[in-house]
Amino acid sequence: MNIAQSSIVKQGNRLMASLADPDWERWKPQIELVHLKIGEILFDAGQPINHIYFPLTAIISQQYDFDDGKSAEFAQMGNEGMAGVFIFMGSASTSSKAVVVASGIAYRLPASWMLQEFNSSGLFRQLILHYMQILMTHASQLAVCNRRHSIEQQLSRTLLLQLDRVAGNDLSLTHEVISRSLGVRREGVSEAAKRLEKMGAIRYSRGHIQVLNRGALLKTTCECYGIIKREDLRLFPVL
Amino acid sequence: MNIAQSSIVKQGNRLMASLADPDWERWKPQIELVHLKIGEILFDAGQPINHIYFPLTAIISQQYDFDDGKSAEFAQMGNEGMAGVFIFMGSASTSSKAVVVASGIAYRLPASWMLQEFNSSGLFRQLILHYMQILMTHASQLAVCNRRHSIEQQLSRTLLLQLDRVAGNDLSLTHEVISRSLGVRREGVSEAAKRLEKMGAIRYSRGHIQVLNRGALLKTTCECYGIIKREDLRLFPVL
DNA sequence: GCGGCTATGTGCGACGACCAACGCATGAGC
DNA sequence: GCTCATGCGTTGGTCGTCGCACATAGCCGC
Repeated sequence: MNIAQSSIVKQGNRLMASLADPDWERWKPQIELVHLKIGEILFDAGQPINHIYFPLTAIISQQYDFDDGKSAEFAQMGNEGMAGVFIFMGSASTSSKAVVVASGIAYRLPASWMLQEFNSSGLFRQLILHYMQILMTHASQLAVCNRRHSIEQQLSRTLLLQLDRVAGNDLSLTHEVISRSLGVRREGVSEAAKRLEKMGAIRYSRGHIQVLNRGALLKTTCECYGIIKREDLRLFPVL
Repeated sequence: MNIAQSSIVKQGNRLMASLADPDWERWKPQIELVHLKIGEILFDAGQPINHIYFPLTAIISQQYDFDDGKSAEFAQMGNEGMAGVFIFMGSASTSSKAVVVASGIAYRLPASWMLQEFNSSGLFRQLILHYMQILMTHASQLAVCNRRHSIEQQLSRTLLLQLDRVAGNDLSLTHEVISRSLGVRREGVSEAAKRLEKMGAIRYSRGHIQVLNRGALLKTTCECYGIIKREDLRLFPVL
């Protein structure tokens, strides 16, 4: 066991924290601590998924790239979940990519080994199925949100969801990164951000966003944030 | 065994057709044949899911209702799949509703019984997991499609997906029903439909749409149709 | 402390979808 | 054969977002 592994604890990620102790002991030797840098692509569209990632401080976005170079996100994974859950559905790849939108650390495990665990441990399987439901809610809510809500509402939603994953009120995001997640123009994000700043909800500069008034964001955003959070808490009430 | 049950065959639904014979024999006594009428709500948001539906000729849409009375769809289920898959993810309900968008027949089974099957039969579980991946692809692709593509493109996509589920070229849909699925105004659908009619792709009148030129629809629609179909064929190659 | 890069600000025309309010036509039921 | 609900057509004005082009501002490295 090397230095990195000796410091591995399961509390940093909610899914891992929900594991039973015997399961966890079996996992530990398989775990690798990795640093993920913003912009890094963990698995690309059509490529095999070789590792499963459990973020601690990193945040990962599942996005689809359009033919014209634009992109849009349909799910985001932080310390409450994992990236690569698709392998359990029996497919080695997907038509979307997983890209890092917030630098930080994550644990990673071999996909093939995880698949064995999924098939042999009923408890872990139940955990994953719950998480699939959350992802499903996330994706479907984004589908309807994309249809009907303004950039300003969606920006607020994004900020709130990211805020829930970190300690403190500071986020490291550029308007550009957000625009690729939301699937809109960078200018659109800048304009919405300026309005949020004017109402005193946030302050930002060159890739850093500080949330000053979370309540104002809640008032601005659409019902979608609440729905995603409610489903999340319903399925993992213990966080 | 009553008359309805004696006529039950597994070929009418792709998921059922993929079952092993021993599984199927166990299923048969549980199956009930039901007629579903357009507009009928199979399970509403927040309500328990008591039955699982396997459509033969009916088509079911999974939709979310907004606070303002509007709605939007994130998945659709026909003879290639099932409605109610969420119970396997460990939740008795969802934040969305399942509504019939094409009248027809379906088989239905008790949710509790299905859950037992899921936990005891590895083969069936694998089937369901594959299907979850398809639904996931559907939902996520709709998320990004809603963001970037025109009503005309999305109408074409909807028509193509429905066409793949029925024999012949006739669909029974009003502009109103489509608009609730797409999450747009009825007038928007009418205008797009008129354009498709002018280019000779379809002909329609009072709740009936006849597809005259499938190729024209393929040219009009966005990449999303192809992506959904490709994923579908990849995971269920034998249809 | 000077380029050069990256992040954000700004303006403007174009377009698609919105909302509201009608008018018209078809066909099912009596 | 008439009625009336239903499905669709049309218009005009408004709003949000897009696309593009370019202007500034903070930060890094040399």
